This record gives sequence, C-alpha cells and structure tokens, in this order.
Amino acid sequence: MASETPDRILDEALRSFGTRGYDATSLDALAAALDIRKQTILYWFPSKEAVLEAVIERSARELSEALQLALDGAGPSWQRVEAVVRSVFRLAARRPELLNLLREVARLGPPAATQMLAALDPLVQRASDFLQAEMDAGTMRRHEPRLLLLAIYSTVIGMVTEVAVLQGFGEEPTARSLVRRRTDVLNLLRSALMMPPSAEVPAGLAARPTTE
Amino acid sequence: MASETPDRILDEALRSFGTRGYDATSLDALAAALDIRKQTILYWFPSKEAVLEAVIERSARELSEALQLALDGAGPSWQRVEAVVRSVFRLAARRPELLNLLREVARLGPPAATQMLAALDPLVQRASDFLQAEMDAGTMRRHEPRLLLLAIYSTVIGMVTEVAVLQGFGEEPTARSLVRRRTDVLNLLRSALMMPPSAEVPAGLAARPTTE
DNA sequence: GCCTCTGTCTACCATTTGGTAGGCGGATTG
DNA sequence: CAATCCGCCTACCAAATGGTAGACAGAGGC
Repeated sequence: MASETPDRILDEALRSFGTRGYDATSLDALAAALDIRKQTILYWFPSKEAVLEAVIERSARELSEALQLALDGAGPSWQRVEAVVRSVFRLAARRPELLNLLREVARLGPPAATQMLAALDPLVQRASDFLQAEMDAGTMRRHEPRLLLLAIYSTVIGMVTEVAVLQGFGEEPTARSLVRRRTDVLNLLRSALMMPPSAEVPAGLAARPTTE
Repeated sequence: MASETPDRILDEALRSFGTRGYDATSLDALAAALDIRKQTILYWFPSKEAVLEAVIERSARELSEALQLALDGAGPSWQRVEAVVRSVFRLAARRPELLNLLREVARLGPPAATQMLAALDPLVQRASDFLQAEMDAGTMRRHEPRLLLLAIYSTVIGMVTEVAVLQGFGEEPTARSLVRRRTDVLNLLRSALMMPPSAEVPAGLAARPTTE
C-alpha cells in the first residue's frame, strides 16, 4: 500500500511556498504543520530543493490541465480569451495556492522558474499561436504575441495574487470582490485586445497603432 | 563629518533585497559586499528589519518624486498616463532595483507592504482621482478607479520586472527590448483605457461595457 | 595631556537550518 | 520462523543566522 505521505507533503509545501515563500519555509515548519518529523520529508525527497521541484511539476500539470480544459471547450476569438481568464479566476477561488506558487517561482528565477516555464511551454505555445492567428485574421489588434501574452499574464496574475496591494487599495479578499475584479479585467482586456468591429483592416499590413 | 556608511548600506540592501529577496539576504552577505563587518550594519540599524524599513522609506520617496515629477510636467488625459508609464520604464533602465524592491515588498506583505503603500499613498490618491476625473469627462472608459490602477500597475510592473518569465519567452534583458516592451505596453494601455473619439457618451450614465 | 565620543571592529552566543547516520517496529516473504 | 524491506523515527552535526558585549583607534574639546 503506497503511503499517502508524499502527497500530503507536497500539498503543504505548495501552500507554504506560495504564501510564505520558499526561503521562509523551513523543513521543520513543514513537518510540524503535517505533524511528522523532518526526516520523513527527507526520506521521501532527497532535499528541500527536490520538494520544490516536485511541487512545481505537480502544480504545472494541474495548471496546464485546467487551462487546456478551458481552451478545449471554448469558442473562437474573444470567447477563448474569456474562457481562459475565467478559468484562472476560478483557480484563484478554489486553489489560490497554485497561482501563488506560480508567482513565487517566477520570483525565484532559475532553475525553478526554468522548470516551471518548460512544463507550461505547450500552453504558452498554444496561446501564442492563437493570438497570432487572431491578429492575422484581423480580429485582434496587432502586437508581439509573446509580449502580449506576458502583459495579459501580468495583469491577470496581479489582479488575482497581489493581496497586499489589494488590501491597501481597500479591496477585501472576498468572493464578491473576486467577481468584481474578474468583470473589470475582462472588460479591460476586451477593449485592449479586440479590434473595433467597424474598422476593417487588411490582414497583411500591420494595424499597429502609431505611438504619436 | 557624518559617515556615508549608512547610505552605502542602504544602497547595497536595496540592490540585494530586490534581486535575491529579503529572506535570502543575510547581514553577513550584505556586509561582505560592502567590505565591512556585520556589526557595523547593526551599529547603524538596530536590526535587519530596520534596514528594510529604511530601504523602503528611501525608495518610496525616490519613486514618489520621480513619478510626481513626470506628472507635473505632463499634459492632460492620455499624455499623463503615457508620461507616467515612460517614467516607470526610465526607472527600469536606470534604477531597476527600485522596481524590484517594490515587487519584493508587495510579496513580503505586512508590515513592509503596509509601510510602502502608506508612503506611496499620495501618489495613489492622485492617480485615482485623475482616472476618476477622466472617466467623468468621458475620455476614458469607465472602471473602478482603484481596480484599474491595480491592473495598470500589475501590467507595467510585470512587463518590467518579470525577468525570468521574459527570458523564458525569448526576450533578452537589453535596452532595445525594454523600448519594444514600452511601445507595446503603451499601445495596449491606450486601447484599453481611452474612449474611441467617435463614440461620444454622456458623462453621467456609465459607459461600462456589458459582459454579455 | 586627559577625557569623551564616534565609528568600526573582534569575540561570542543561542537558535535555526538543511542534512547524515542509524535504529526500531510492523508487515511481507522465503 | 527467520530474513528482509518499508516507513518513520531519535540522535546528531556543521554551517549559517540575527544579535549582544565590549574593546580599540582616532578625532576633538577642555
């Protein structure tokens, strides 16, 4: 009978790495929260870093699955974007640890960030291709797809995980507040991304708006 | 003759807190980088946390001054937003530590984040009021001003500080790349924020786009 | 010439950290 | 029933951490 201990360890590590941060989470603290001894953690994982790697891998998989699922069911064009954003906000409500971890890993930099990005690469590729196709079809404004993706990512992740800033701004971390933020982000993104249906533009020549 | 040591300490602490993070920066490492002994740091600052507080205060002041300056010189409406964003990107080029610290402090949460936010509050207030006024005047799309501010903040800070993600996306951290990102962010923000000049809307009734 | 104050240092210290060595009980297997 | 293996544990350890105590060198005032 396989022990469930490693899974419990990863659960708690995910939570703690996401909230307190990797550095601020000691193996002892982790063990204490699980009511086991530190050596049990080191029995299942050779080092603290290995715990992080395992957490990243599992989380990246879960994240990927959730988003791919949202993508598979969604319609074309804007509805796809909306489906993904909604999916992220759903995650923010049900599994906030996942998004917190994402943010923490990005901060840690390589090698953790590299691993996470590699695991999410198919998703990134898919999203990138999608944006490119929409721009070519003239439904979305022209941008560097990767940069656009990063901008969307930053906005959404920020709106979802910047708890401290949010509270300073007078937003409480309630479900209602989350819904309001979702609505706002969606409106914002639609104005930012989508071409106004009136102004039709030939797909070949870029519709990149001039700065001046 | 007042010693310049405390300032050197704060300089290095700012750099290290921003890049490695507060937890991962030890007083010994800080001292070593300055070629002084840890006790000299503790002579000028009663504790590591006090160093952080001092760094935050100084950085918040510098940040505030830079942005207020940008605001003072700027014209109305969109030009104001553009001036601020350009100012942030200028900071990203010349004093990246400042923005990295901002991000790190937001992650640390209270009390550090509270202190930072309090110090930046006048700026936040000013920006918030400005957005509100623009919306009332019908030049910008209607949103919750604070949420909109958070979205802008997230986007810009993300585009400027998410080095790991950026590199994973194939962006090099060069000056040229920074300019491209700035152009992209500005285009994006303008589409997101500004009303199309054609569609005039009475200021009283909200122009909030419906979700469905 | 002495005293005091300032800035930095050496010498410690208790605690915490990630990690090693090895033991122990219970289930499985020959 | 003996041997083995699995999962978890107690007992340590060396290094690093934030912080205390106090010495010491130089500058300036009296």
